[in-house]
Amino acid sequence: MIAKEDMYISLIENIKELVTVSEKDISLIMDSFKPKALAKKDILLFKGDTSNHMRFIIEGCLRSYYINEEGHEYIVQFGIRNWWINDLFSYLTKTPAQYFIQALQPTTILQIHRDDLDKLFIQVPVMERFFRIKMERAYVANLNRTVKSMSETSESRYLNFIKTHRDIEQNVPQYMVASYLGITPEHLSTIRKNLHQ
Amino acid sequence: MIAKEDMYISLIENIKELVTVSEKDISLIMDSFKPKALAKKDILLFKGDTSNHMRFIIEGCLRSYYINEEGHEYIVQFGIRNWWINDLFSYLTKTPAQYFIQALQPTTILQIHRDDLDKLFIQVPVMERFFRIKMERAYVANLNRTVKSMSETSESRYLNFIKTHRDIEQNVPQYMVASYLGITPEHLSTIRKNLHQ
DNA sequence: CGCGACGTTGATTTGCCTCAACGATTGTGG
DNA sequence: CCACAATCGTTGAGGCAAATCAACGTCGCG
Repeated sequence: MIAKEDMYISLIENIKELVTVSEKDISLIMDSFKPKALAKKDILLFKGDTSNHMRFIIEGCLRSYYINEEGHEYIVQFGIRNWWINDLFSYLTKTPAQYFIQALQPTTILQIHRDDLDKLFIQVPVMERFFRIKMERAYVANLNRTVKSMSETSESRYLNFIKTHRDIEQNVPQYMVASYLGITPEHLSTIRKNLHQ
Repeated sequence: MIAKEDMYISLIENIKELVTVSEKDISLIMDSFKPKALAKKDILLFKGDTSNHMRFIIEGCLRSYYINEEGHEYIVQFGIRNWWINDLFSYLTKTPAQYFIQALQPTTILQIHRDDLDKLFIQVPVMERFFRIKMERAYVANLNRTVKSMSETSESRYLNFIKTHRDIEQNVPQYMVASYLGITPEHLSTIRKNLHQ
């Protein structure tokens, strides 16, 4: 459980990492973002619904995932403390979401409605820059994921994942790590066996 | 060959698709972007060099690609008329590029140096919004590529590629399409054979 | 003309999936 | 608080999609 007054600190810190905001800006930002608590397994966004909020994770763990026609699940993204998570295509185009977003642990988020964010962009123009930089980084990170998934073995992708995302690995079952890496749980299991000599 | 006075039209049109700019803004933009011509096979950016420009394609065709330790090539992105292309990570962090960018056809681009773009963001603040929206769309498109590469067969990815990118397919050799799709040229060849009954 | 770049074909190999079975752990209702 | 069920990870057998390797035909260009 996080005290309400503490909750906004990590959001403001996250913004201050990239842009400079005044005290006035901060209070406008705080007024725009609303907290939401989720229990483990709660679905934050259903496929088919429209995503109307940008979401910042205060505490807990979430996943976004895709289910294809055959019913197979593919994990698109994990999110933990201080990450942003969304079905961005749905949010931007106001179309039905392609992905589910689900809490994997008890989770607290701060979210802002699209209408309020549009207002905020006018009141605090530097937020436009903040999201541009966030988008740039997200794009670069994902492009890197694409290239690595083409050029590296599944074993080295797994090793890289546990090296750079130990905090996520500790919060999600192994079969979800496999899904994120694009392999089956059985295959990840044999990879791990081989690694332990 | 494109007349100098015509060259900027497509850039301005590209910007106007997303944001509103005044005549004054337009002339500031035009002053900031410099043309560059490339012959087929010219390398625009070498791995190891730092990317210092944002680049907009007027005419022609380019690819960015990655070479791993074993010497295998992986195509990260194609670019044709009216697309932006860059090694964004290198540009943003001023670090050595991970990718090559090469012309696959005689190509003309307009490019703006980082310093000039930073100035332009101050003179024409709406350009900040322009690039935020571009980044959002690039991120969404690439995330979609990631998910599709996990959840679809190589045949359906190929069919989708030729359906949505026929303009690219006509400008690049088949083995580069295979590389972009994450399969071998031989395998793409057998996919095509099977499709032709 | 001759060479290099490109696409195709087939034989063989391999990385990973599918399917099935089985412990170990966790969680839950009686 | 225990018993049973569900969840999760592991193991192994068998199969398939795609890679590797090698050879060959064709085309365009210097």
